[in-house]
Amino acid sequence: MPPDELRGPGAVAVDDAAVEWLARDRLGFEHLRPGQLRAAAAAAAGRDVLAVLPTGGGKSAIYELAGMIRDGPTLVVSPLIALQDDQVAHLRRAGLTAIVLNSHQSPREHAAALAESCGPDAFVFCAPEQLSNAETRKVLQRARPGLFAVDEAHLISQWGHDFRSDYLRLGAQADALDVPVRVALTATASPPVRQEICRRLELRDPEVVIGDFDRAHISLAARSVRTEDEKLHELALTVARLAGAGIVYAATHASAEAARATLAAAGESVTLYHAGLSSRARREAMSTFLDGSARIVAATVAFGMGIDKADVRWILHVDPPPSLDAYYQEIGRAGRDDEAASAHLLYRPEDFGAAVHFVSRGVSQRAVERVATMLASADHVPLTRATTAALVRLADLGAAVWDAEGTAGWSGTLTVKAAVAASDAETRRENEIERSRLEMMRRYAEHTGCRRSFLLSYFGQSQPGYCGNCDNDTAVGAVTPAVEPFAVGERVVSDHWGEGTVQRYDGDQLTVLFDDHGYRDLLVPLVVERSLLRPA
DNA sequence: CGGGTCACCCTTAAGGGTGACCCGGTGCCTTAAT
Repeated sequence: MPPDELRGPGAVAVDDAAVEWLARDRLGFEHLRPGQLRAAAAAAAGRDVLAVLPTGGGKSAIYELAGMIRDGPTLVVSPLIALQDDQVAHLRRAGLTAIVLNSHQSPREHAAALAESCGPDAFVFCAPEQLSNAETRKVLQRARPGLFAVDEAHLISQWGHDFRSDYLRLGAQADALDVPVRVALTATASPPVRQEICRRLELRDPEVVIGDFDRAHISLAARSVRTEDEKLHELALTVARLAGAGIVYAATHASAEAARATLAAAGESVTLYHAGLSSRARREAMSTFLDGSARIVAATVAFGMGIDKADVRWILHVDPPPSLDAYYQEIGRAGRDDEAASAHLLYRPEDFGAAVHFVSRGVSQRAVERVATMLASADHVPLTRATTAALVRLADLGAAVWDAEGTAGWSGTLTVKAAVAASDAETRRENEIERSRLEMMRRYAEHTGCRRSFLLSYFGQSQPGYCGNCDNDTAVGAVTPAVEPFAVGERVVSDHWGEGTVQRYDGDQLTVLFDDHGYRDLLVPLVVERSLLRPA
């Protein structure tokens, strides 16, 4: 069936076979996975979609297929300019119109690209910041886009709050552009992150597609050391035993450099990558790792997204990331070729204390107060880096409202003082939740049972309890608790913590994710004896 | 939260101890100066 017959605003029913035909004939995908097909068909039929697909590539197939079928241009929000170039190349190879909008273009190039983006079949890639430009938004709105896709959508939660706050405004931007269908795509999102994506993008009754999180061919191990010296010693010993290409992840520039120096002294070919290096040094580090002339790269989180190397054999962390979401994402860069790979974590107990710095979320209270005062006295508040996060916070609290122009006004439902107090409470709530996420990372590190089952249950996937491919499973089997008073996934209420969802059992411990307080561990015997929880 | 740095303290006057202070990760974009 030719694609043209699929078109039209009334295309509510979209035939799976037609989507598969497009995938094979136009894009060269021999087989679509069931999740990809379901997500693409739903978006093509006009439904919002959240797709969390950890394994295999092909998330791009979802917006590519839906975009081809839907009327009007497709807008794809993509975090890094370096990624956009690859995404465009894929579509152009398929003979489709794909363009980018970014600051690397001269004003003339930008204007030309913007004009071209109005074509009904165009795929337009840009970072969220581009949409904050009113002129750009106006042109795109006139082009009547048919699909708004957000790639790497977990960044809404990961970056929006304190780093690139334009990520928090994507829902409002999609409103302003009047795009009928929204698609959020990511490889990694635990249940609370999924919720935040849906809320921030204002997805309406989305089709939610969750893939299989298990990557059974990646072995898991963690080891505690007492000092930094011991850690570096252990690093050299471990790496000497590991074959093939690997990434050493560190939390800071200094820690990455120390890892590089240790491995170099041990005779390894190792390069260094972090955002403190010149762009030339970064390019060289990247290419020596990709072409294999350096076996190892020691890096911070700057090294990651869009790394196209299928045969990374191992990932070794010398510092714990601030959450299991981040950890899972980073170890997922190993074994893309589905051959055996391994993930190793080296940590000192006090590393988790230092990591608190990376999780405290910061909408500055001072900025909130300043912006609230300006709004309340009807002053114009420019949308800058400093004000955006504060405006989003005030809008979240109901103290401010966005208008159609994408600017904010004072709602009058709260006083400035009340809004500032509410914002302060919200910051404390967020920080409590972030700390509990870090606490789950620590629990993973110190876990004595099956690490895979711990990791999988964190992502809401039922666990076998024993994987046989993690360090702990070689010694002991999992102990099933005699009593499980609530099912995993069940909603419960506690007088102390409010409502939450049961996450997992581990021996006689029960982990609940409370909506307002994050992850909490409870002892099953106490829960039973004192009726600490009841069904919600 | 924890580490590194630095001023300042003591004193078998050269070097070690102490406490205050600061810093730590991701990348868009714009604009000004070469």
